[in-house]
Amino acid sequence: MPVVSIDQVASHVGKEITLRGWLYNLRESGKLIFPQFRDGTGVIQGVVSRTENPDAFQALSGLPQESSLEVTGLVRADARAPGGYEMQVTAVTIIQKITEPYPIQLKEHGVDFLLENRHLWIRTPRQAAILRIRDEAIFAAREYMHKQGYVLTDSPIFTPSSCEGTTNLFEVDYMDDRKAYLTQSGQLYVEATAAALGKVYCFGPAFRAERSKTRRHLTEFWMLEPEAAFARMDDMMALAEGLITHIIQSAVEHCPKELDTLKRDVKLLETVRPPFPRISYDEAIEILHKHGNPTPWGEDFGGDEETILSSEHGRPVIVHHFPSAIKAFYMQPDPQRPELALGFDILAPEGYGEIVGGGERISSYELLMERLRQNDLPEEPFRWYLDLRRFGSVPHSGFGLGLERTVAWITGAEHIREVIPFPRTIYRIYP
RNA sequence: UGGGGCGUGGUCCAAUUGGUAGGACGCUGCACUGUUAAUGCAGACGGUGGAGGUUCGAAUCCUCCCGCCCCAGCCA
Repeated sequence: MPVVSIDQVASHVGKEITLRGWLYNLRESGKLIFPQFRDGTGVIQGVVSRTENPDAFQALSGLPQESSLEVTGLVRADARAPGGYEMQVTAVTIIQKITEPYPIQLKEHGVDFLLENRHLWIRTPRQAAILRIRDEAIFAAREYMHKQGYVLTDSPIFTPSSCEGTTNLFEVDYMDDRKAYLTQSGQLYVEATAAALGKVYCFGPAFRAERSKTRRHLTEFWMLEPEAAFARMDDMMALAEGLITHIIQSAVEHCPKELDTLKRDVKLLETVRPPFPRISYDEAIEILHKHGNPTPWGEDFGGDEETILSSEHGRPVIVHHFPSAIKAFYMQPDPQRPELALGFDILAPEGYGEIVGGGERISSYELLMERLRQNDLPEEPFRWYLDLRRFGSVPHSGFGLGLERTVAWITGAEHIREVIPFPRTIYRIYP
């Protein structure tokens, strides 16, 4: 008997197949029972009649949710079945019968309980759909970068110092009484590989000990960070635009079932096409003032400001030319207006916040030294980074794309913790 | 790091503001040949986050502690 996954049953109508998986739910109705099976690719309803198949009926009758099993039966199209297909079960092999109540019910649960049982929560259709979309997003992102000629050069996770200041770093014991820090960004290292290979990117986890407790923050999140020699800010805005569009459209194209499971309004994603609106920081301040938001020039934007700026467009919005004072030390100043940095942020629609931050990096040795001193950063750990400005320095630019915020936006997730298999937040490191 | 909020059976919630802590789900059993988080009936188990205090009496009021949630800041 061929073993078929549930997402393939449509092409096996009228045939007898075997499914391997778990009992998702069981509805009993007298001499008929309707077990629902799941195998990770989907859920299908079975039908078993006591009179026609007493052995299978007895095996499934009263079987607790999430017991593991192998079932064989005839696939039929039936409008009465959820999903349109069902299996008329002929044979059942129980692999493990659960002997205690399964913790996750098909009812409502609180956030704390679900996170405490994250290892089981991910078995539910909604969570499984989110994780599949996450996979699609990662695949699409790497595919796009590869096709654009970018080489994956991953940055180290242990680092000797910080990228953007010494606070918010996780310190760990290294060898022989030395200290190391978990990376908060791979950017500095891709600047080095960009000088070696031209167009590069890294993709991996970043760690921030920020005591943030919002729905947009994790202490461990994944970031994709391109860096290109000779690229300017405009090049990076175009790359980010193309990358985001490709990720979104790949998800729309390849994950319709998952988006449907999540009841996501796909129209809000289909409209995501280039070009994205580009707003300078100066213009953004004007827009905010028109909307009665009093943010003075020189201040950074918060959630409210981001929502105002992104609300008018069905696409992400690019804000560029921020004041240098509110951006990282390595940002190249605008030659026309040195008080501005050649940096940009991309704000996702629907309040999902900043998903990209990037810009052009300082290429001058002298200016970089000056900025290190201004920010009270030690010179020694940055010696290698300064070398990049001593040996064939060129203009170069890059950005960081936050994977979880992007996936949260695609899936319409209420909280970013739903879009990573095992979220790490300020108060939770279990399971 | 500030501001606000919440902790009641395994889970999700109630308790008329200080007066006998209940219900639903889940679990067990029975009934039911088209269920859609099935339904109906019956049954069993089981709880006020912790420590003090006020009071004749505390889930309820006070103090401290613990856990969690939301918002802001910071950022992706």
